[in-house]
Amino acid sequence: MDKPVTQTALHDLLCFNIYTLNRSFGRYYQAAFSETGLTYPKFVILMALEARRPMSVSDLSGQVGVEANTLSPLLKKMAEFGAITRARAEADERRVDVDITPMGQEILARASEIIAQGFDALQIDRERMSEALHFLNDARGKVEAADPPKLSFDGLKDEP
Amino acid sequence: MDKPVTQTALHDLLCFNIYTLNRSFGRYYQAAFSETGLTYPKFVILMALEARRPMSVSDLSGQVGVEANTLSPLLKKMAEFGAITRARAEADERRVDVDITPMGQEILARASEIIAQGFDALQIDRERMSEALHFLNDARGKVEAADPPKLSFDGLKDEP
DNA sequence: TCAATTTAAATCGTACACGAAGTAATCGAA
DNA sequence: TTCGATTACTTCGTGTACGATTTAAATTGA
Repeated sequence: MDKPVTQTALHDLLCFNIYTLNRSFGRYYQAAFSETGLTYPKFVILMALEARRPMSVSDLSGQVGVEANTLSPLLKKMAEFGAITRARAEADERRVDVDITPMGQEILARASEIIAQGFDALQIDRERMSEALHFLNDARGKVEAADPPKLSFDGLKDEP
Repeated sequence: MDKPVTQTALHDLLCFNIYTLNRSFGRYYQAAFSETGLTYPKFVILMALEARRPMSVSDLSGQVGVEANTLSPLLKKMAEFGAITRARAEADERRVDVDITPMGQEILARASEIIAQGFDALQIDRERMSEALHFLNDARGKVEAADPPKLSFDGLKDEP
């Protein structure tokens, strides 16, 4: 008695398409930035800081959607390089205020130009992209709000 | 003399939305799979193998869009666990044929069910998703085919 | 034929990214 | 007050993911 299986192919899964495209972008930016020490995550951090500054680590975490423990070592390296500054907030010593430096702004400006230039070359339809962005944002909200069902391997070897 | 800057916000960038949503999915699946040893990349590998088997490491690499050097250690662990098998191809000793085991199929079946169930709960509009998937696929093709402009930091400190 | 190239995997070094645990500062209720 | 939460950040361990390099096997061309 075969159960009717709806064979969902990898290509029909939203998560897989996202997973795949994300790494395509990753390789693309790695190639674009390879000569400099810049990486895509660092670029994103600079973008976020340019828009609102200074910001605490947790604010930044919220803006870029990356956990604070991932940011910490990244910010440390960026500060050593001179692209940002980090300073304990006076009002609340637990906080660390992060800000972009002129050098960071210069890096960001050049990177943004490259990105914009590269994006133009892709010839992506603005209208369709706009729709897609809305959809992706909706999806993100839902995924983040969701309580995922839990997988278990109970009785994997021998079904009762 | 300010140059007219088209302030592109992070949220308008396709790459950023993808980057962000990808990690939302990552956390989602990590929560869903945490009790088992399964991870999202491993799940994807099992999916790909179920669809076509056996496959060489490089075929698999093409199917899942992950470099072979990333797959190698992953496949090794999965084989040790018993979810897949690896064997040198007789016809061409350079190749390693990877195949899913009955245990791997059982794991995949359970994971697929969880995924489908979780996806249903998200209440995502199928029509919009279908359009988005087409767009994302187009975009991926373009990104992969593109020759990224190269960033450089020449004269970062002192402009000529 | 057999050396020179090409190809398939694996190994190596580096960079995110996460959850869990740790530390220090602030808050809050008794 | 004051001491037990709570909060902000950091540290730690593990798991992808990549490019570059290495190793071994096949292919090719002189």
